Amino acid sequence: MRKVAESTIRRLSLYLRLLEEFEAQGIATVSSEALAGRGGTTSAQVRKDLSFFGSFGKRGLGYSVPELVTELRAILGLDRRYQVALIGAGKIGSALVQYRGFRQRGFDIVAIFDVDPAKIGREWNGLVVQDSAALETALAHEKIDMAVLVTPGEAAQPLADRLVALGVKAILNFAPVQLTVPHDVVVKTVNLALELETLSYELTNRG
Amino acid sequence: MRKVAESTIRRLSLYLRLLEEFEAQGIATVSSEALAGRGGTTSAQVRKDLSFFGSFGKRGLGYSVPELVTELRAILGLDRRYQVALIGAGKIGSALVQYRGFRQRGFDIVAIFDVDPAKIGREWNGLVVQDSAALETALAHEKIDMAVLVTPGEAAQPLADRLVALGVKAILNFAPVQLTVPHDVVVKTVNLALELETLSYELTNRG
DNA sequence: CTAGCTTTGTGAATCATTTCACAAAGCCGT
DNA sequence: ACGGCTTTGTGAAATGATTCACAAAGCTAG
Ligand SMILES: NC(=O)c1ccc[n+]([C@@H]2O[C@H](COP(=O)([O-])OP(=O)(O)OC[C@H]3O[C@@H](n4cnc5c(N)ncnc54)[C@H](O)[C@@H]3O)[C@@H](O)[C@H]2O)c1
Ligand SMILES: NC(=O)c1ccc[n+]([C@@H]2O[C@H](COP(=O)([O-])OP(=O)(O)OC[C@H]3O[C@@H](n4cnc5c(N)ncnc54)[C@H](O)[C@@H]3O)[C@@H](O)[C@H]2O)c1
Repeated sequence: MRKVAESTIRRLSLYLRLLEEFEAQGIATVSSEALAGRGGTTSAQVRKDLSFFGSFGKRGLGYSVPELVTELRAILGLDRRYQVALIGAGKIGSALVQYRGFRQRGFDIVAIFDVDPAKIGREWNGLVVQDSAALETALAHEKIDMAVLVTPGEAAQPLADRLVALGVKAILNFAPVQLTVPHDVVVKTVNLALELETLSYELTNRG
Repeated sequence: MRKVAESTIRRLSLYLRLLEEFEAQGIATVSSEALAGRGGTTSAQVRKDLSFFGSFGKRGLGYSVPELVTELRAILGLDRRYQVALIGAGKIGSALVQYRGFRQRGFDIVAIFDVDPAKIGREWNGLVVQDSAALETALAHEKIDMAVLVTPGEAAQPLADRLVALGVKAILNFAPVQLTVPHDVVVKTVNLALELETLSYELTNRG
């Protein structure tokens, strides 16, 4: 099951959200057409995306909503929970810690770190902010699946190196830097300034 | 100059950030190889990306850092400032308003709106939070280039419709919904849960 | 049980993006 | 001023993603 495009995975994630809405509304089956309409693609795209992983529909009828939800959760690895460490108790970190959406979808923030003495020891959402100097000892006996990096740019790469050394295999990075990691570690960078800049480009070149 | 891939634009934005770092370090010229190395691509990709917009380098030498910075700013539409309205004075909104990076790159938040009476009238970073019911009157005489939507999902589409009616042509959306807008309006959605889910997929299918 | 209708699953075709590879240009040292 | 070295700019080739189009499958009504 190698080599599925990232764009496909992102759409599967989108379909899952739509399916969960349908499920909440008690809708039992859905066609690729209906999924596509709400998701901003075409029905052929939906079917092709799913076909990489199996055939989940019934011809003439469509897809069973609860069944497809289960399948997509399994494909995306969302049929388990993840232990997440947050590094950087700043403004963005604060918003993330308080956001319930993550826990709802299986991501539990279980540790928070910062260097700022004014922040270390404070309680955030039931967790004590720990000294990031003690990252290694604090995470020695806690299994961390993912780390979220929300520190200033210059701190991000050194922290990424330490997280990798600790065995963390997935990092979500908000610092506006390109992280270098071994190829068995996966990094996703969310670069908000870059998003604004693509808007800016579109505004000046279309519009 | 139609039809440049979005992936190209995103890389240009990345190159610009790297070039600004080089500029701060007093580096005068840079090769496509050097830009690629730090930006996670190949030198051929860098040259191809730039070639869509002109030829900015000197063969045998590379690119003048300050010159290319100027060119990229012009291409991306960053040689001007943008007036941005923030809709939703919540947790993410708070982080965005306090973030200096946006102002530094030419994006000025000039108005903030919310529905919550507890938030309306409060001062945020020198701006008074306004009632979003009065969006139309408040923005009647203020030219808004972009809106940032940081409300709950269910409020996002109605607000997008009102912003579009007000002539806003670019929206950065943080709500986990797919917005529908006329095709002369450009929307970028930042879906953090989706980023975590692509990490989750990679973890379960590689690693 | 059959005819008609609907919708899937998927090769083949199209369209888009990236990589290759090399001639053309410019610099530097002699 | 020339030869050697470096690096750009860009068609052509390769790779990757999306769209097309249709046979196969299943459901429903009669
Ligand atoms: N706030 C925003 O809206 C926004 C938008 C786009 C990008 N970003 C990026 O996100 C990152 C965080 O932004 P923020 O606004 O939350 O910044 P912030 O300054 O509020 O928070 C950063 C936190 O990281 C901590 N820190 C610094 N070095 C550390 C280390 N070595 N180990 C652990 N913690 C450390 C600081 O003490 C601080 O608490 C930055 O890279 C910023 O560029 C933020
Ligand atoms: N906080 C996070 O880390 C995070 C992460 C991912 C996604 N999001 C998404 O970002 C959005 C905002 O998240 P948040 O954590 O800041 O939520 P929040 O609840 O803290 O803030 C939302 C704000 O929007 C306001 N609001 C509601 N309806 C409005 C309307 N019609 N007009 C104007 N304002 C209105 C609310 O009063 C509130 O102040 C949500 O859609 C959320 O799903 C947040």
